[in-house]
Amino acid sequence: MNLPQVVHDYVALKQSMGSRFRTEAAILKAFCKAVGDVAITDVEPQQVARYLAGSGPVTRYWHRKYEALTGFYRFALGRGYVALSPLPKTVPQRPEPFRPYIFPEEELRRLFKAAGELEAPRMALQGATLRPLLLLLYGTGLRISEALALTLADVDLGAQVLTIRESKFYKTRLVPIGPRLAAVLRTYAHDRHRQGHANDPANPFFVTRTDTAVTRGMVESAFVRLRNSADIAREDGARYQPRLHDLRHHADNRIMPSRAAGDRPAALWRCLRSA
DNA sequence: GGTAGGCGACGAGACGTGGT
DNA sequence: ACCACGTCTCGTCGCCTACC
Repeated sequence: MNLPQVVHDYVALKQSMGSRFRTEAAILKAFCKAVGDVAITDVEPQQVARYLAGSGPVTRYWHRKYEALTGFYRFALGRGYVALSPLPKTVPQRPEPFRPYIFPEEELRRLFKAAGELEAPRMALQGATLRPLLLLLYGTGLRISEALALTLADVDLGAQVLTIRESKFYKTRLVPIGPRLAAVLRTYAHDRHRQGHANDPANPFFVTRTDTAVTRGMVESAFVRLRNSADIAREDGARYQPRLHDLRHHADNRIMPSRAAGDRPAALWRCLRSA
């Protein structure tokens, strides 16, 4: 039995049991690519160690790969495809948790200002959409995928509640928003209606100028442009420049990251007043 | 309470495509 | 040629849960 075939069977089994298993499937595919189309019995411990080591320092990804391979070899051992696991016996300690970037108030002010001014005829995503979207991310701590998945029906501006459906861990939750963020979203909803965008409750809340759903790619590339035009950069040697996802974390919610709901009052509205 | 296993979502970059 | 955007891949983060 060759390695890719066993991987295929394992992934199919896990997915048939209800796991999405997307990342694991990708890791196992990369493992196959690194080792080659060989018999599973021919995979050497050194090849596994090389794949796990990758390039660069040990990050959480080392463990991610190790966990994916552990499950895979448990399957292979159980089915009798191999007699021994080639995985290393010693596992490095988990590295320090990643530290998100906390945007200083002044940078937030520049960021939201730049967002409102973003206008390029060839860009599907308009500044008038991007600004309320970023304010929503910052104000509620939503994930970008959650914000983009919001439909008109999910945004209840009267009750000031958002319905986040089937997000991480297949859960649906309600997110209250404060009156000021609600006002921002109400203005956007009003403009959206005035511009003649489709108003079916199942339509996305955030739309492009051509009435299509805003994608993650559009927001991320726009965010990079904003970051550059607002002159925001990390110079502390961190692996990443400030990320879209960092808007979820800020000084007001260091104690309970990603759990604060509503208006994230102080910094946000100070920024809004001055932007 | 701390740690590790498990897994969904996100970040970033490469690359291809289509419009201007 | 250039730009916006979609897709793919590798790498990473964060949360839940089980176990010690």
